[in-house]
Amino acid sequence: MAEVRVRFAPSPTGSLHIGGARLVMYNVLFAHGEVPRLGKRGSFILRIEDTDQKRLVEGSVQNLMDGLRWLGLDWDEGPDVGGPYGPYVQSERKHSYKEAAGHLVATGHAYHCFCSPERLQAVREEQQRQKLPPGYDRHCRNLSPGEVQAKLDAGESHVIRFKMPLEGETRFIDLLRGEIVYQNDKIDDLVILKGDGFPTYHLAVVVDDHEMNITHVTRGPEWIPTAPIHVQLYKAFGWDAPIFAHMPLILSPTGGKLSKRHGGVSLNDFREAGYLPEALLNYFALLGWSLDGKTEIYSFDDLLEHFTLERVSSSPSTFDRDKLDWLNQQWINHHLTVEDLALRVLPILIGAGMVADGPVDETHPQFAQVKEASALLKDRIRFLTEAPDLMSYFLQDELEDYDAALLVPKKVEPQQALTALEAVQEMLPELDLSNVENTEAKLRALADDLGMKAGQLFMPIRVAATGRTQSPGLFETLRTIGQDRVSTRVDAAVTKLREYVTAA
RNA sequence: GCCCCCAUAGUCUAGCGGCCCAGGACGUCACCCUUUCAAGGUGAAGAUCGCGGGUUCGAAUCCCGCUGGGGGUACCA
Repeated sequence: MAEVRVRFAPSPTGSLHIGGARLVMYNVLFAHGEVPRLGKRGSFILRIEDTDQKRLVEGSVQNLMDGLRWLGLDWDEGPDVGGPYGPYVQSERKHSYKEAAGHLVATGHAYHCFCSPERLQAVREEQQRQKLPPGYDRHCRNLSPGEVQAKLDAGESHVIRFKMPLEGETRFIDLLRGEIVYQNDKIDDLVILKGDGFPTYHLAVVVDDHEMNITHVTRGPEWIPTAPIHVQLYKAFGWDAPIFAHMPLILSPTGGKLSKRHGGVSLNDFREAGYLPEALLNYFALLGWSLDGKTEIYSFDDLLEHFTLERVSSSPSTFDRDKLDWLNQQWINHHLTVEDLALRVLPILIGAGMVADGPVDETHPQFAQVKEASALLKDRIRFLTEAPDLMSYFLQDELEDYDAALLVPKKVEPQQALTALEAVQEMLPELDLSNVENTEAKLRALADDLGMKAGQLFMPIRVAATGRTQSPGLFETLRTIGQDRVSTRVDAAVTKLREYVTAA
């Protein structure tokens, strides 16, 4: 059975950008969805490209893997789970690159370059002054073997550069764009092995992708200009090149790459802001891909069933926070069970000190309470992080202080509101709040007796019970808050309103 | 500067030569539902398919040029 192998190869230089997360999703959907549907085996590999020792950020590999797992994106082979093609960290594969670079020198496809950074800098500045395309002037390309040996013997520091063909063209197929052609003479002799013995990206990807039997190379579009170099490297090694698929970029609303200025860009930011993995994946799918132009809501399973790489758009798309927010709300309001919502909100409530510390599952002592609150709030919560605020009057005995003026609805006199609330106070002991229908009937009748519109009576009660002018349905809210707390709160509200009326 | 990629409403997209004087969604506005806020329902505004040339009986769809946007141009990935 033919095997398709794809990989995500980030450099551990910080937190995972959502563009990277989307790329991983595309890879997983391809390897675990589209490929199996075609009757082939698909594998997704995670590889760490840590060849730039200067930019490494401690902890970013772990952070990256945590983030991907949180999204539900898993890999078949990788630094933590291992696999037949390990190691999956480039700094541990150094010998392969050195050997490969040496091989290219031996076969005349690469050469030692002894130019100093200062000389390169000077060359570049001169080119800019003359408005010439910047690039290496191939100074060391034609050094005689004797000269090279002498410099090596003298211990001069050096790098290895790839000998790009000086004429002809390089063609390759991009899965999303078709054939792309580059003129070879426009392409530089790039460094493939650095002075510190580490490979540059160009050598490392080619060697690793080949050694790991990668069949499809997916990556960001910023790699298109260097793809012909990679193709030439494959050729120089005598290897078959993989299929390239340069995925579209995510643009910021102001144009250009998505950056920190526009809220978050790292996966962690979204996680902390109360987004669901489901909503994020759904949004990633909608951004640059569509099944039919009509369907908006996709579960990950739906995507596994329908996603195809060929339908990914080749044009970049702008990140639209509003649409993501809408999707998040859609997922919470309509696609999560009450139980599930309660479970997801629980750790946030614990973190906010809204409920006691305890196990983050159904055995938490207040789980039933959280679940009840979740049931009522499910239709109006947009982000999980809103839970502590929206649920506080259900979960805490004490109400946060509120302005007495809120107890007086529009077009109602304070005295009238007070009279109404006092009537409610009096009726409360006879009311069975657990019976929602009955509560509603009684309170509506009371409004009639008082000569008020139902809404005019309900608002003071709502504010008295919750301290807010917004809440879920009043009668369910009262039932969930419970008889005793409602009584206490109405008492407090009556006192508060009396003071307010007197003062006025 | 040079090289490359991209181009349908503010945004994401459907469309692969006639079904499109362009469909869906977000956002916006209005109305309905309604005890508040959401959710939900209905509807409206919003695109001379970036511009100009071709090809064709016929083009958003194919070709060329231009313009605009983006990317690359490192001993970073």
